[in-house]
Amino acid sequence: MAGIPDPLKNNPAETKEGRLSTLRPVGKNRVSDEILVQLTELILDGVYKPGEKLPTERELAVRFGVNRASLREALRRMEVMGMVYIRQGGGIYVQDYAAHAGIEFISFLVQNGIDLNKDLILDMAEMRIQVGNMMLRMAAKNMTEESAAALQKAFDDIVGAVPAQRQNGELDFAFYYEVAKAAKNRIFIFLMNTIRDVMSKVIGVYFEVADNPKTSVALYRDLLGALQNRDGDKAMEIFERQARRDDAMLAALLEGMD
Amino acid sequence: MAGIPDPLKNNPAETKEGRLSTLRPVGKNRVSDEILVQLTELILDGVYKPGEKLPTERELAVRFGVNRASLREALRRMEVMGMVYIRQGGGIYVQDYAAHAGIEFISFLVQNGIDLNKDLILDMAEMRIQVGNMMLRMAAKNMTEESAAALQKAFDDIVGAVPAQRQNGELDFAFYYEVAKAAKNRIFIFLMNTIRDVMSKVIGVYFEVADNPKTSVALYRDLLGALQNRDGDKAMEIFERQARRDDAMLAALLEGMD
DNA sequence: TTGGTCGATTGGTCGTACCAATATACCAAT
DNA sequence: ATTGGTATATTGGTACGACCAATCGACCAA
Repeated sequence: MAGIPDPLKNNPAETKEGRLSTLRPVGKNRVSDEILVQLTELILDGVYKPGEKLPTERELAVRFGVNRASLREALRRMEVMGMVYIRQGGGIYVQDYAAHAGIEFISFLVQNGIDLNKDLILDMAEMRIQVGNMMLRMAAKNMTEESAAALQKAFDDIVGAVPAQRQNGELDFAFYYEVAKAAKNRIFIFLMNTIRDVMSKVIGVYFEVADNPKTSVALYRDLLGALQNRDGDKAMEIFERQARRDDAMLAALLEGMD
Repeated sequence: MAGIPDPLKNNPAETKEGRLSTLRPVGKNRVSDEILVQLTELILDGVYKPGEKLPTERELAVRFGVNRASLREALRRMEVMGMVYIRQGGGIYVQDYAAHAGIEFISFLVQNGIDLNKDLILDMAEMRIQVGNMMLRMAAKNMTEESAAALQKAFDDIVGAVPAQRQNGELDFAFYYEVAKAAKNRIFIFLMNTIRDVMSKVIGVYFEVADNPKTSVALYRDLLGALQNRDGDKAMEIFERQARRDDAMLAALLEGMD
């Protein structure tokens, strides 16, 4: 027997999540999540335009059939992402997300399958390459002996790890973390976090292949060598070659989307 | 203009701005804001370490002397920023923000005067230059006739604007927005939003000078010219020279901080 | 040891009442 | 007619208190 129509209750089978995702953590049972997604879609679809006033909290709660507290939790998150601004006594106003949203907004969209399209993903992939190159260039330039030693250690950890330890990508992250530290700019690590979230959420296989142990150990070895020689151009070349190979595969996987 | 007696009339698009003071912004009306800041500081200070379990919502609410709903609103925001993760029935766990927080986390820190230090700000300033260069390079490379026309129009709008129209930086933003579009990568605009937020929140004067009409009109003119010639190197050179000049002033202003 | 049960714990949701900032309509003074 | 203040309605902010639902943990049975 098929699912019983259950009004007001979120239907698990109905949740719109990544269609091309291999597997994803089951979840998303919170009411505020659903509200967040729905309101976002309404804004992206132009139902509510920038500068426009949204209905009151009480009205929105009634319309969505949820409690006001749950609605407010969704609004808080929208506020953080720069989609609305709220003034006590005033009301809820739609912000121009293009002018106020941060890059984490993309992460949110992708994670919830909102406005998911090929171009956006490929844009992020390209951004990954550009940011990676930037980081490598600065790392080569600002590398110190301490950084070189830390990088070497991160690499050794990768080499000496058994497959199970490589699974979660923790060691890979540790390597990039050291590169970011070598670049002497603490912003990189946060930037990479968001980019990584987006890419891994879009397709699990992407990083399954990109972080293939055989491939990546050689990659890290070459990167480490270039960085130890302070050869930023070489490091960028190595990284970009591998990254573009990954992206070609990604583009193939995305073929026929939209 | 002498010290403004705090009009406190908040601009719809902008919330409470930090004025020139680099201290904590006033006007933090919401309880959840205060909770958010306090909890964040506790985590950054190592009172609660990554992986550690926080007290229950009910207990936290009692300890902070607030209602549970308010506490939850703060937790939602921390969740968005990647500082905690929450499981129904399980509890609230501290995440390793270095591994999970996005760049907007920096924005949050700066806006609330948390862990505010010179290096972090200068890191962001450097990031602004690097991202700007990246964007200009790609814009020059991927420029189309349509993009060139749109850029020209954005520039004309700046030239033809009266000072009042330049005040809010809307036209400046429009120019950069066109550059981002010319780069044919929609991620740029979101990245620039966060960077801009951080820089402008840190010191209002920074952009007051950086976006000085006299300076910036010439700057935009030169940038436009370089881009129209598809000369990315030239565009980067122009941008970086001006940006480093701004940053020198910024560094001077930050002198003696920490 | 394994697997299940059941009660306690803890986050998730709800309803309601009231507070505080803002918006609006209105009136009085100039 | 304009200005400026005031009363009232609107609307977001906060608080209790109750109950639901997922998880944890101790215990028991096969």
